[in-house]
Amino acid sequence: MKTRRDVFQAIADPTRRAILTLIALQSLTPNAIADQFDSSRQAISKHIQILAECQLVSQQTIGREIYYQLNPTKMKEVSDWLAPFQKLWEDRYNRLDNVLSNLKNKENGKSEN
Amino acid sequence: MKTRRDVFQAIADPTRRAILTLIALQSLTPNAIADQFDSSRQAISKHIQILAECQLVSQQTIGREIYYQLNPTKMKEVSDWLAPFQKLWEDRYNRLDNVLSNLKNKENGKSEN
DNA sequence: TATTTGCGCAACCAAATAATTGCATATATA
DNA sequence: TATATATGCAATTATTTGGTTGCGCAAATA
Repeated sequence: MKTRRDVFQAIADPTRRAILTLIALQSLTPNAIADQFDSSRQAISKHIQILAECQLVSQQTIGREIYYQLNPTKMKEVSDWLAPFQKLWEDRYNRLDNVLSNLKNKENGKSEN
Repeated sequence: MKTRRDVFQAIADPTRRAILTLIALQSLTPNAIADQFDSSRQAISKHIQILAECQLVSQQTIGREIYYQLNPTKMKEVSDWLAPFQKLWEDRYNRLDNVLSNLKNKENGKSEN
């Protein structure tokens, strides 16, 4: 198994994103989490495992219950990857348009489709 | 095909993230993009298609070449999802710890594993 | 102690994904 | 016009994924 288990792959699934949102408010057990979804306990448990593997959640055992909590630090990794792009969507006059204009100028008079 | 094609799923793949980084600097053709990777042109082309499907990139045809450019606005969607979590990783005294402490207090004297 | 509950683990299955190969089409170029 | 180039599209395949079912174990409860 290669099992590329990184943060980006983990948050690709909508159920897992919902789980993260859910436990951001408070730590919950697998059963408590599963109650919030239509999926089975085992299905949710697998999602939690994936989140745990890439350290998006941590766990704390109390008796026979396991409370899963969000690890916000790991969430930050996604934000860090996005940061360089941020100025692009903030700046309406970004340079991407200019690059394309230049390319079109080079083609000037050749084809106009 | 169900084909859940959203931004989160699109950026889950490391090659696609690399493509986004690449074209953030300047618009490029599929061949120019493929040159930067070990993957075949078709493989890259498929990744570009996926990025285009969820509007992370837009295209502009010039002659027989197609220039793909980043659509930063769509990137922002990921950032928007992350925003609510931001204060959690910025605040070292976040309330998640408190929630867990409360749960442990309820269990006080019962089990201590 | 006997039973119920909470949970993880392993096997299995259908669907989705990533990549390859081959082909078609439109635009350049000789 | 004939050929080369840039690209998309379709079919195929191996791998990954998300989910189910069944089991076992430890902790709580009757």
